[in-house]
Amino acid sequence: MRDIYQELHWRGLIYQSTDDAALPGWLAEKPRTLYVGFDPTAESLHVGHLVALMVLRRFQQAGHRPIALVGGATGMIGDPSGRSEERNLLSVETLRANVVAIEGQLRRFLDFDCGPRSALLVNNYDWMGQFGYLDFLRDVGKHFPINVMLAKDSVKSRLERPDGGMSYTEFSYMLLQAYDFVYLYDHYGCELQVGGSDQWGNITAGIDLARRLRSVQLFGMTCPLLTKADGTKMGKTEAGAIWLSPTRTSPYQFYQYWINVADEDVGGCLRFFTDLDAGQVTRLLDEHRADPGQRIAQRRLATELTRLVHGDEGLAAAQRATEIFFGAEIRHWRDDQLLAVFADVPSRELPRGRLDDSGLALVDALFEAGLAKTKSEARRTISQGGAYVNNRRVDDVDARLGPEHLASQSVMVLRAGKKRYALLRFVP
RNA sequence: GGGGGGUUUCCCGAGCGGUCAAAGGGGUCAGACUGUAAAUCUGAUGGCACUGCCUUCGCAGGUUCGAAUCCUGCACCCCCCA
Repeated sequence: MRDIYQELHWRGLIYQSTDDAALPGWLAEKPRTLYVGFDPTAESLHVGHLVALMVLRRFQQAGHRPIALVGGATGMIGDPSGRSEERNLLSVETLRANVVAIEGQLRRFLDFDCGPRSALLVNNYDWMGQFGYLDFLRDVGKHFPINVMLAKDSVKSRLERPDGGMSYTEFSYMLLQAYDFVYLYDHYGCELQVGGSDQWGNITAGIDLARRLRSVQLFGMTCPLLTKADGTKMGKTEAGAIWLSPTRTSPYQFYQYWINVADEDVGGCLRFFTDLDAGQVTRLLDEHRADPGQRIAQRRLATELTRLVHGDEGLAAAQRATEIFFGAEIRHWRDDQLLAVFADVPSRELPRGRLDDSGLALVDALFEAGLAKTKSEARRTISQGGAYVNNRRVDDVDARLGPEHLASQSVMVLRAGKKRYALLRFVP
């Protein structure tokens, strides 16, 4: 059994714990069972969830038993933690679909078949679903002093807002999560809960409840929020969150996100998100500093993470796409290869006939493909040297395109500027 | 209720009878440089059938050969006095 505490510590993954002094020894003593909860607020987890997920994974690798909890019940309520406004409730059907999707994603990170430390996947709806309201108030609610609840950051910060306020429903959230912890202790001997730093209040609520109901001392630990050097959140782009689901964030986009991580942030990311050990990370960063242009560290980060999240095929597709997006002329491809690589790129179908006779004006092609909002803009792009057909620059404003410009049987790859791509598919 | 100021192209903001598709800045787009970074530099930036034509300067009319610019009415905004 590896020293998980030491491991998490050097990786910078411990933000707060309920007992810094006792925890290392307690973990070293014997395999423990711990859990992390994920509420099904969307059909996919995103990079923000990745930190806790990786922690869970590391615990398992170190010989402990992880439980991934999907919040089928808590997701119905909505966690107020870290939120400035009341959540909208999700429909039951949406939740059910989200639970299934998220369970599938969790399976990639944990080993569910490795003997006593095999991971468990649980859904708190299974025990909360039939818990009667009166019973819950008597058995659980009775142990929550309102004054303590009101003092929690998640509640206090909301109530202090001028436009603030919070429904009774959200206020009750912490009771549910607290009870989860007790339930998992009862049924699986789970004694440690891990979560993001915004989960501290909910975690300690569970520890308090366990002390009152079972007279046991459970443990809690939170992970830091990984922020970028520029102060913004890691895992967000202007376009939104980076998701783990390939349908929401393609493997290529996912890979690119990590390739583009700033130099200042790449070390932290390697520690947080990869299994590389301290020596490997140090060596990689040294290498990177020697020749930053190579982006050695970012490449490694992107490779490791994309493989973990999207598998070998996903990684291969992302790398293939990367070569092409930043590579030379595209010709002699097959439709299916091209469409796979450019899966993220907007495409438009046009009748094959447009290529006949005098062909299709490049101006019109850029316009039809959506790379220019007007034909004037298309003309401008071309005359300024920003238009490319199959990655080959065309600067003749009057250029016309014929069948010889197809990159594959029916596809033409257009580009405006450095990286705005669009496909035109010529169909009968 | 009385007096004054304003409404300009994606945004801010100049223009106050022709040389105005309208200065300047921001943003955006392209190019160069570069590490698929940051910064910087250059160019472009109403539309189209693009050496020309059409549409824009709160809205509707009017004066004039000609209006974003002058006049009338309307709408909205701001300030001062009551």
